[in-house]
Amino acid sequence: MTRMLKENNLSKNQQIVLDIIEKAKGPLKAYSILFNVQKKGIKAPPQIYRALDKLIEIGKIHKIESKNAFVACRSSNCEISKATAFSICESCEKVDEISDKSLSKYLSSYNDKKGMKFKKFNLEFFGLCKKCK
Amino acid sequence: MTRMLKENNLSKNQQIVLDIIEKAKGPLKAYSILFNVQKKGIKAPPQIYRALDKLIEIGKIHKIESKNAFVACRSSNCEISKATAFSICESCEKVDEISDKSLSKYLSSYNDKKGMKFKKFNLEFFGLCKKCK
DNA sequence: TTACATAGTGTTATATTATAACAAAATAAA
DNA sequence: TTTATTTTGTTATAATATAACACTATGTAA
Ligand SMILES: [Zn+2]
Ligand SMILES: [Zn+2]
Ligand SMILES: [Zn+2]
Ligand SMILES: [Zn+2]
Repeated sequence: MTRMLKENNLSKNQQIVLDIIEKAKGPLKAYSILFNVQKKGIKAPPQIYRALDKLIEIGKIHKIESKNAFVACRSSNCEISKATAFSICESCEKVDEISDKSLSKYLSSYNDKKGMKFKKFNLEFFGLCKKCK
Repeated sequence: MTRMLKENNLSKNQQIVLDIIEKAKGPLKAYSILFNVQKKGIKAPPQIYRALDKLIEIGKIHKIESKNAFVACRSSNCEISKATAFSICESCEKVDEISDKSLSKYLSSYNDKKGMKFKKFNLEFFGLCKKCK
């Protein structure tokens, strides 16, 4: 019997949340996601946060820590989010994921003076985007 | 008349909050600071958050975004916090500020491909500290 | 198939983090 | 002094996130 390969391993709630985040033009907050999916039967915060946690874990989305908001991963290298960098416009709140091999390489191989070996980093740049400056 | 130079321009609440953060061994959360200073007459969250905001603004402390917690600045170069980097142990929660001229220079002069000019960045590394690995 | 384990769901309640708004007091500058 | 600015104290509330528990769906292996 031919073995079915499961292409899409997302659950219903995970897919709903991912769809919304991917369609959004900017970072979304958990409760704004919640309000947007209440018509689809998702009624309570834990359902959103569980989906968000899973999507982060598998690298489909990232959390912008300085904004408590979530964006879809736009970088195909990002299977697991262990090396993330973002540019954030302080005026219009536009957020872009930075996919720069040399930056990522530089930081991934960075060793600090205290003998700590890093597994993961998150970098957030702030400034004004083209449109806002 | 000789002009008095004000050496220490912190207000009472700002100084109380800074003292606690500087004495702490690790990052402190806003409400844990609040509970610790209630004996000193500070009773409500806004008093803490205002002090924190001011201390961040003048570079005396930094916020660890991934932990919603605050640490004292240990880097004398950090008058204004526009270039911050931290190492965070995922096991014991130890946080160290990274003061590395070359890292800071590399990131401060980083230009992204979308024509955005950055004014500020925050970098958080995660891993296991010496003790925990 | 059955049995078992794992992952996901729905729900209620609550914990944690942060800000709005406004009047009063302290401090700095003119 | 007068005036402006900053800081404080206070109450209330907003925004973000998790605990706990019963239940359902799905995957794995005997
Ligand atoms: Zn990504
Ligand atoms: Zn902008
Ligand atoms: Zn610093
Ligand atoms: Zn450690």
